[in-house]
Amino acid sequence: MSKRFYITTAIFYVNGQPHLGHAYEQIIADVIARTHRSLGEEVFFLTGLDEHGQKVQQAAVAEGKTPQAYCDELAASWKSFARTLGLTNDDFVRTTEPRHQEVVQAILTKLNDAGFFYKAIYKGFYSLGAETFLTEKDRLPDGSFDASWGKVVELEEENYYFKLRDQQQWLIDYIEATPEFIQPNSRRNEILGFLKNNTLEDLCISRPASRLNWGIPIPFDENYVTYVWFDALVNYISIPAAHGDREICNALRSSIVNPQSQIHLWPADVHLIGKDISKFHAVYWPIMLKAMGLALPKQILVHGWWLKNGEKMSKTTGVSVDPVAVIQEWGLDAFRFYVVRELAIGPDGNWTDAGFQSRYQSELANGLGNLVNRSLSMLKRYRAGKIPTRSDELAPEANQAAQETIANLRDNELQAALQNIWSLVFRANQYVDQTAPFKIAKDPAQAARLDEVLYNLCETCRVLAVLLCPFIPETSAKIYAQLGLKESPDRFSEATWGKLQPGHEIGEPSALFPRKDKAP
RNA sequence: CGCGGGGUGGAGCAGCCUGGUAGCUCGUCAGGCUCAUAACCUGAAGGCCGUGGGUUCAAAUCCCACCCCCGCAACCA
Repeated sequence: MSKRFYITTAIFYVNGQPHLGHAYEQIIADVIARTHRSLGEEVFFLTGLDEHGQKVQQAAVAEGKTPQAYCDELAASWKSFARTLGLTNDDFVRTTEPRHQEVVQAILTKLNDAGFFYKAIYKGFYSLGAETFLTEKDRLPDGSFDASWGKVVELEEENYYFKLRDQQQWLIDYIEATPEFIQPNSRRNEILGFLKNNTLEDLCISRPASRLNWGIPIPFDENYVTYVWFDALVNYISIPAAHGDREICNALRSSIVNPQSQIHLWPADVHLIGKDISKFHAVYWPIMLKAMGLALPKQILVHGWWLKNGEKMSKTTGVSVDPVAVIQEWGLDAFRFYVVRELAIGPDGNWTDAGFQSRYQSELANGLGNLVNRSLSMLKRYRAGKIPTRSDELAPEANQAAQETIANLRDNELQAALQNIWSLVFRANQYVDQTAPFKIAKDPAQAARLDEVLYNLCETCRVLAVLLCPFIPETSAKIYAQLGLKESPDRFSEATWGKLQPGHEIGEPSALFPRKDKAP
């Protein structure tokens, strides 16, 4: 069984409704997943939910529900959200599922047997709200703690710890030797700086069940449950294990092997995450994997955050963008297009309604939509919708755009890939102007020339549909339908020039992205 | 001495890793076209790429210093 391209998003903490940030991460992952399918690879795209931890427990209690019932309700809403975004995820993990829990416990057992854990007493100030111990740095000059921490109590607690002391140097060496491991470079530098200038403290991997029981029980000590981050990170391998990934099942020497399946996923090709959780993924997760005897993921790809009108989005201040509302008003593809086109993977971005509308109007409606519409309309009008003899006048430029687009996609340069595609849109619009088919059409003597021009335009539209498929699949399908093609545009091998057959009859042109009157 | 991000024509951004005529979308001005969603195309104006040094034949891009803006309680990608 050949290795599949395996991409994950972070699993989202289930104590709220999905927002722009989640949509952004999932759409980027979906574009990358679709890209690799278009490249002809087998793909496995995983997203899901992190459902354990104190905040979930507290939120459930506050609503008078059991934690499980609380999670079940929200999980339904998150799964629905994934469908709204048009995600092509192959599975959806929930950390409360037995298939996940048994892998977490298998890992804990293995690492404990191998001596990676020790038990120790920790005494300190604990914030109930933040679910974290506070340090001296968090202390105000008068010895108290900021009110924002909520109630702070002094706690003495015995817990299990993961020894990290001896793990620091190999990780530094690995990150330095493997530039693509953490991307973009600014994040890689940040992690390296952190590792070089700090001594890692051992990671506490348990919580006393007496204080928090909404978690996965520690298999070798019934008085404890697993710390949520240890639990959550494991999702990246628990789901492959559930699907029968041999490397993982063998490493864990457990009974979780699924003999029916031999899917080969690990190591992950891309863990896509937000910048706030890079330390967990770039420091703790590699150390956990090495301890288990598993390969490290090939890349941790870190994206930035969206602001709205320059302000940080926040539940409390109400600054937010509702993806579902935008999709309802403008369409799914317009939304997918904007978040990928506007922002490179890495920096923070700024959402403005005006910017969104501007890109919709200029790039989608006036650029792409109008090109397809005018091209097919002319074929319909001048040639009764029949594709003429093949002509290769725009072939070099179309092929070049395709090559550049695919090269950028392979490097996860999604924004640059869209720019490559739009350079072809522009070229085709320019070609209409230069060749003026609407003038030639009036002169019967130039019928052959008109045939050439129309073929080049229609074939360019077809190539564009193929290249756009990972980004805006609904639109790609519409273009193919308007071209009267039964095939699917979801293979880059179809981006080769000259696939439109002479004599083929196209369907009905219609506006892909209707213009919207600007609000007064 | 905190950490991180950023400062590129009027607005929003890309380029910086792998130095070599400064690019994209919008906006402005002039012209062309009429197939098309009043869409499209051409040309022009507008930048000493935050400041000052340095390296180099050559720096937005590499190095040093400085200035300014933003984030660093929680929710949270």
